[in-house]
Amino acid sequence: MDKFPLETLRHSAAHVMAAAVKQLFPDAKFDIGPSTEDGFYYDFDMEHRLVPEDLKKIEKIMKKLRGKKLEFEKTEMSREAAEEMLKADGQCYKLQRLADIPEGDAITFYKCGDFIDLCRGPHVENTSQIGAVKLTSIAGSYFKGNENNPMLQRIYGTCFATKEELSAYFTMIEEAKKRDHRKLGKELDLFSFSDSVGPGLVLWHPKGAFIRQTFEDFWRGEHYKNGYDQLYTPHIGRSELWETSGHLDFYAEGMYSPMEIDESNYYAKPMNCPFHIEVYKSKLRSYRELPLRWAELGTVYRHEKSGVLHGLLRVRGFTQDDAHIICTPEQIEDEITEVLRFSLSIWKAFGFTDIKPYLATRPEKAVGDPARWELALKSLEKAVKNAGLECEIDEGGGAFYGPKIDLKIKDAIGREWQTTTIQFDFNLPERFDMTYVGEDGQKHQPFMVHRALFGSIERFFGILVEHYAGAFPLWLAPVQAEIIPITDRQHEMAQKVCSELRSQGLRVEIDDRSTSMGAKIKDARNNRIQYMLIIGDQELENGTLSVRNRKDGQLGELSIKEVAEKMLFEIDNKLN
RNA sequence: GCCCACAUAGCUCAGUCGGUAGAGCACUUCCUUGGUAAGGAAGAGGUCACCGGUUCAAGUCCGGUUGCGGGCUCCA
Repeated sequence: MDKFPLETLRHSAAHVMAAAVKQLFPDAKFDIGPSTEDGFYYDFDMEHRLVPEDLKKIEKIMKKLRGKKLEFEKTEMSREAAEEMLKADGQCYKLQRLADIPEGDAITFYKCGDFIDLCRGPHVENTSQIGAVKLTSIAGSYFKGNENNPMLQRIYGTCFATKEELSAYFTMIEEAKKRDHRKLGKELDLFSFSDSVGPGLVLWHPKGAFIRQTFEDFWRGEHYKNGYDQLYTPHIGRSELWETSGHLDFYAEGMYSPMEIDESNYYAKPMNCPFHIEVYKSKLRSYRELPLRWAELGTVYRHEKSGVLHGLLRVRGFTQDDAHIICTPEQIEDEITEVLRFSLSIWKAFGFTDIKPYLATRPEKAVGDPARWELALKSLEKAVKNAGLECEIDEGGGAFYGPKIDLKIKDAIGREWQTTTIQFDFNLPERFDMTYVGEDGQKHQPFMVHRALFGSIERFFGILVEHYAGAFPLWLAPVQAEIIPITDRQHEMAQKVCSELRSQGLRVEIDDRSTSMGAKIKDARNNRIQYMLIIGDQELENGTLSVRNRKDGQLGELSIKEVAEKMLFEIDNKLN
């Protein structure tokens, strides 16, 4: 079954799909059909606008082609011959792809039935070997990913060696759908959006706000423990500030339009940095003060393009868990090591332990002294090493203003999310003329590092909902236990238990509706409430609680004291 | 911003050929007082996203707008 790598199966499947499309729509002009992380696609341009029913038709033809066991035949030809053939067929996109093939490289075609395609290969031997295939969706995509180019039609599909693997893939997709934070956000009444407020602007409902506040408190506490001070800065600032920072030159289309007040233009902030820099510049700084570590849960507004908004994962108003570290060259290595260690410890508290760093180095166009880039890069590499991690290096992938490390974390079902970022900045200290007085009495430019652990609170919250599938651990849960009296006779005791547990800081509610116990249990489960404390006549008599846990099921009769201890232990240790 | 699809009750959705609106859940009231995943009955709830067009008649057909979704692009 492993005769061919998955990429080969998928790429070959893309060819077979293209062949089927060609049969159905002879005027189709083809671009390319690569394999992807979970399948393949092929891009076409043609008169007909694809509709979902077309996928079924195409699949049907693919099945026939597969049954014919058509061989993939490779032919090499000269550039001229290739050009001539593609021209004759009107394949304008293929011609451009051909032109991109470097001089001297072999030009190969693969033929499969009536369909011949410019392609490097490799392929399976014949169409019967492409594995289990399913076409999944139709999308638009720009030729060569450039929005100035024509938009092509894309068909996505997926392909696995066996039917079992294919169906396991769809099971995974179903699981991801069940966890979708947009769906759970509605079901659990955590947050919403409103047309009247505007797209990408989040309304936090009481339960969502509670969870947010709880992890923000945790975040604040950990920052104080780890040597950070916290700032508050305004949401708007004068245009002069954004001219100095360069945002109005480089980032204007990402900013909300200015509002004019007293003949000045004010912009909503897309970033917090300039404000932190102004705090730095509020007085003359000495090397003795450094390092400075200033953190802020700073809410920023960015005019993200309408098509990119996505639940909480991509919004227009969001809160960065931002911090800036300002230090001397001698301090930089320790500082970076410490930031990375701190970040990993925070992720651990939420049950994320599979973490991978990506290091991005100096791009061709860059500002700042190369020697300082060198030192910065060294400190990033050292930090990764000190943390005992392996990192992938994106050569030249840094921003023009400095190198960076991004972390990708793996969630409960193995999906990766890009979160923490640690970025050097050689641009803003220069633009704002940030200095400190060194031991030598001379002015020096400090190192400045931006870092965000969660990235955006909104995005992190969305990831968290999906990671936990809405079942938040006890320390984050807005309601930690539901008291369920079976009849009215237990209401008085329920009240007593409730106030006793609340006095110990536990978040407890009573379900005193006059409905069946079964219905109350069902609702508590649907609301992902971890503890159900059931009181009937028997418990009333014994002064106990019948305890049921979301994870472990029935735990039997416990005293109020035992329940409180058990819950408090779980909360204190942040058990996930 | 671009391509494609979608928008009906708080939620999930049905609505045939164009003939004036439906279900389940949730909600309110009443009955029911129960033992670990839905007790029963009744009631209320809609400018069918918005604007315009075609038609005797539009939830349904056509055009536009907004929003949402799958992608592309973007994320100095």
